[in-house]
Amino acid sequence: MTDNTQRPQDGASSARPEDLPTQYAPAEVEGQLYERWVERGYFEADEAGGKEPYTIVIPPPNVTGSLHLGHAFEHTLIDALTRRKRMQGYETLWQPGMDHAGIATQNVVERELAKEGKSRHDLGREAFVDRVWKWKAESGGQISGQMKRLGDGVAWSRERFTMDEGLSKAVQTIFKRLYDDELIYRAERIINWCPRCLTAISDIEAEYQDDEGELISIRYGEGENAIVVATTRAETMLGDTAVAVHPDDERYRHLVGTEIELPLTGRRIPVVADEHVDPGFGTGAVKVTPAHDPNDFEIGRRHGLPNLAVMDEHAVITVHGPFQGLDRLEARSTIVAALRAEGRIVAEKRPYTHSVGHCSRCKTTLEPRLSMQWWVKVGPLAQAAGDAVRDGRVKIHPEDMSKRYFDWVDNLHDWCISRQLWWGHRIPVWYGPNGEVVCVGPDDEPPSGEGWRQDSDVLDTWFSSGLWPFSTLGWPERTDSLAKFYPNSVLVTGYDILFFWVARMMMFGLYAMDGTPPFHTVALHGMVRDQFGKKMSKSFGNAVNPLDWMDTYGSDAVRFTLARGAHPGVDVPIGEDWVQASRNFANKIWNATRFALMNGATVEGELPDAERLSAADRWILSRLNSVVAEVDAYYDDYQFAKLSDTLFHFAWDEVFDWYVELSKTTFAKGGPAADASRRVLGEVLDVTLRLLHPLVPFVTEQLWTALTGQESVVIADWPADSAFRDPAAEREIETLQQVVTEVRRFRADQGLQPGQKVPARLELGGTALAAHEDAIRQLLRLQPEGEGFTATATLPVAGATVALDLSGAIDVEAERKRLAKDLAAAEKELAQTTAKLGNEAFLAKAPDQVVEKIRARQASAGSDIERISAQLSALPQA
RNA sequence: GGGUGCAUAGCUCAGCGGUAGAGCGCCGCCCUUACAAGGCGGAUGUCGGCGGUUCGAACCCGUCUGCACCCACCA
Repeated sequence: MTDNTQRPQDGASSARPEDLPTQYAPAEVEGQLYERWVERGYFEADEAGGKEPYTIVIPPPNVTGSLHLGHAFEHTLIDALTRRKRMQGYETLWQPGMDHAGIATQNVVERELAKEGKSRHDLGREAFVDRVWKWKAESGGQISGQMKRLGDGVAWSRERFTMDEGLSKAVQTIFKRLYDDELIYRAERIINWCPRCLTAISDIEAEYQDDEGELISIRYGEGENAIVVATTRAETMLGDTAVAVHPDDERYRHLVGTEIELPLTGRRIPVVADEHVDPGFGTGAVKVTPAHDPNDFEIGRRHGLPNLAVMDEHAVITVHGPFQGLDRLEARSTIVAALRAEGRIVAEKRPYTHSVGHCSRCKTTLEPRLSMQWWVKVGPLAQAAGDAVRDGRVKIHPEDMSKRYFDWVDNLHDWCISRQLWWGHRIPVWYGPNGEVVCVGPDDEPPSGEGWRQDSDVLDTWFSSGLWPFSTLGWPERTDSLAKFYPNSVLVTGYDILFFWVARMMMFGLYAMDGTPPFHTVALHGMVRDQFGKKMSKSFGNAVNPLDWMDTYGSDAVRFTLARGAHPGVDVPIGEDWVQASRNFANKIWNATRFALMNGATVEGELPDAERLSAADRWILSRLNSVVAEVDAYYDDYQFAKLSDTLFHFAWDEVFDWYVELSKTTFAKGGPAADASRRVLGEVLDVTLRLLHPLVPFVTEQLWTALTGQESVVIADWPADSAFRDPAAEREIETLQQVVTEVRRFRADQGLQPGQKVPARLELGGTALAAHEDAIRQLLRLQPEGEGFTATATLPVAGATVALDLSGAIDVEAERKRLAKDLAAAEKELAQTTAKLGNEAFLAKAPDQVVEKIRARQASAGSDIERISAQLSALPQA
């Protein structure tokens, strides 16, 4: 090892390898390593640099609290991608930041206030917003801390917040531009109103679920003119301004155009004919409440009906009379009772399940409400957003998710962007004393003079996050960062916000950046679930704070577990057992490297030429190169689960197990072969640690710096596939593995203890195994033959023969059982392959390769049967 | 009402046309001088049901059943 003054101050490098603890203790070193990375500026991105850019923006976490396992999952994937690209020599930017999360954060802070017995109105707008900023400072700090613990390699100096000055400017700029382009307008429509949050919300913030309701039939009008209507929301009848029937419905044709009496109100309302009515449903007659139902609103518009609002923002009845002041549920039962008293209920109410909208933030039943709001006209924007994916400029991964995307952008209603909240970007519009409306951009002065006031609403939180890929880079200024890092390379996010966020970024990105989409690829991941596949939620009690697991098992273990479950677009169940398994893997890496260091593995000097290497050396190098190629391919396809699994098995099974075990024999013998092998072991570990680094950055950093004496694996080169392959060596070692495994099985069946030495004679002549006798003896604990050797068991495997002297202690029955089982398997194999090869259709149609494979299997089954039969008959009689 | 996805070992899931796999769990033997957070060996599945295509199906097609999720303005 070379001297290295920058070496981390941890156990891995300050002690001699043999003094290292035998267990990896992540908690002691992860924090220090992270600090060092940040101090050295590894994660910062230089817009002036000449390297090719690679950009990913963080899906900005809401400042509502702390990160959950889902964030840890997403961050693991993004961090792995960016770390690899950084090692590949890209100018890498992982853009950090957070989202003010309008309604969500306001609700959280309001709940805090409620604990003090206060409402936001007690504080007033300004003081309340101050209070939210305070909350943001705390919560944001917590989130940053969690990200550091996770090892997120973000460019901290560039951290942004959706409400900071620059981003607010971006919001105002695009608002003004859209307004001037007539893509933003103000209109009175039926919106989803949350009577608890007291704000409008957009269509996708409404969560529909089946609620049990009661369908009640009410008779409107009298005698000949009576019409029975059915409703689940009797309270809205106070606002009815018509009854609608289908134009072709014979039953009601005579009534169309007449007026009938609306019970309880003394009002008379017209009967109108409208195509929307389904004559087959219920009585075929619908009460029409334009001010409280989106369909009725449309009917009303078609027939010029008045919009009569009967509930206020709290969903409390406002019309004068006995029901005034009742909230909607009280009103419902009271009104039904009143109707019954008048004999208006014609059929008993019956249970009825129907889909009802709920507020996605507080679950309150939404009240459709007529209201003046700001809207984005999405038609042209959505068209462009759809086209960018359709024509391949943006790829959605996995691809079948793009279908969902199209379904949405192609059937989009206008987007209600105003919210009656206090926390958020205030709408940059002023109203004058004479009804003037002025939209003001960031560079304009707001109108002055008497009677001007700013719109009191704020914007939907997704309005600002839709600008994230470019607002974080300085837009609307034409900054160098924007030029360098836009468009982003990939967007990594959950499929659950494909509509909320991805589609909005697409629309705004294309619009603001002159038709350049915000990113080349959208890589969608699934949701983290518990070990039984259940959704994690705080109320259900199965939510996990990633910090807890990181404290216990280390960040690497949590990260590796998450990466290992990351099949594209698929939910990932995760339990503590999984994390333990990953922790064990980290520990294995630790100890394997410790072994290597103790045995003088080195990265110094050139790798010896292939001719000077043993078969084992050539085998592992050959495998290593294959794995580099595999891992690269998986990375490029966002197959994190597969690349993690590939690395897990390669590292553990092939390097740490077989290769390390084989190298023990070589090291014991010493000489040039041992020197060569030390260099190869160093090489293999060096490359393996670099391959693993993006997934498990901490343990690899410690070990790699100790092994190589270099500054940091963070800035090391990503391994190149050197194209060296040695199929012959691979076959040779596979054969060795076969022999060793077979004899081990025999030993185990014979009840021999693993450490027990057994005299043996090996006949390896003529096979490629001849050179491996020492290794085989070592791996199988076989002694030299010695005096009086008697072969009591002879095992022919893969062309070689291993004869063991069990001093007559052989368990004949166990051996007979074992062989009988093998024989049965071989016979079955022979029967199957023979049948197949006797099938002419198969021979005619199957590819040659397949036929060859079957022939080979048949042949080996045949020789196995011969061999096993011989062994069986050679067994002593019981 | 539409749409999508999933049903494979005890659990959670890979595999997606040519001998059924992983992790965890389970059984047995071992503290073998890197690692017991380890080593070695082992057991376990009519790949949801029924049809079809194919020389060959866990894999393709149809259908049924059961579960998820998304979308939708039927009172």
